[in-house]
Amino acid sequence: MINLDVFLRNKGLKATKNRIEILSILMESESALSHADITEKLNETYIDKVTLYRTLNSFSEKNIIHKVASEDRNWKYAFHLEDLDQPETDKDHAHFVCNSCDRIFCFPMEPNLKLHSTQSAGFLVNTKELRLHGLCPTCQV
Amino acid sequence: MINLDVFLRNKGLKATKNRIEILSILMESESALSHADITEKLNETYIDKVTLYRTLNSFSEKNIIHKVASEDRNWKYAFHLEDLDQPETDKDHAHFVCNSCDRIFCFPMEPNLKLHSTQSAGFLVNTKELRLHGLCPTCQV
DNA sequence: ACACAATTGCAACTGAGTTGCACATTTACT
DNA sequence: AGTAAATGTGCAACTCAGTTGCAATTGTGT
Repeated sequence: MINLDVFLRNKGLKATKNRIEILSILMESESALSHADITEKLNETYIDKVTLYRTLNSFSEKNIIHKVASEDRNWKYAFHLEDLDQPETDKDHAHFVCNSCDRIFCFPMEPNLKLHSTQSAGFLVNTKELRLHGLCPTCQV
Repeated sequence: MINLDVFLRNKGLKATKNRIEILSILMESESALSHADITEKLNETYIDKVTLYRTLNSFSEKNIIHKVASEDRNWKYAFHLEDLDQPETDKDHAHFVCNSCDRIFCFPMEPNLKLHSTQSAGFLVNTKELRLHGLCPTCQV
């Protein structure tokens, strides 16, 4: 188990009770979580909604979590264990986006994914994201 | 040149002046357009903002255009020429998302893209979208 | 030309996410 | 441990893309 207190301080963030709580929730989740999802999981702990937004943005800016644009116009936030190894790089990701419940699940990116270099001429590619749209296990009736 | 009047009626939509104007704008654009982008290009023609939203949603439901979730929380709408050939299928797409100006450019999807079947076990994949994040030609200083 | 269904415009609303500001907490330093 | 500066927190008010309800208008098949 990683020491979240030290972890946050190494990232240049103060290790507050709120942040440790929020980070724990993100680390335990299978899928990316929305602001509302996290609020729900915080049921007993009260954290102001603005604080939660600001915390998630801080985490995202420090590359602790990923902020993913979702099809329901809500941001989804996800912690990636494998990023602990290479925290400095913007790592490529694969996301499964459920058409029914809008949940987003993260997978490590296929490493040997080759790009069509012709069409992307002139474009400077930084990160590759493979988005799979369909039905998650729960939503397949 | 395709007859937009007939095209729209074949899709089960009434061929109104508004719709033809909006569709023309979408067909002429290199990149996916937001509601605001289209409003700007409509400068002389006044179309109510709600009508524009409803038109874009109709087009999207009839698979005439694609509605893409963007990182700036605005929907982007794109017409794909190649979809005219296979209008019934949900076709796979590649999108280049500019980190600076948030514009989205569409490319045909690499056909031989193979998936990591292990991780996606239990997930029913319908459409694949390859998202490339980086800097578009205009934003590279 | 007519009638009906689909489309349009307006006003008011929704809801995720943000901003400003005063107060509280962490942390680095002595 | 004690303290000051920096950082984080909570509240209220705000922003802005997108939606809803409804009455008036327009397109289309007959």
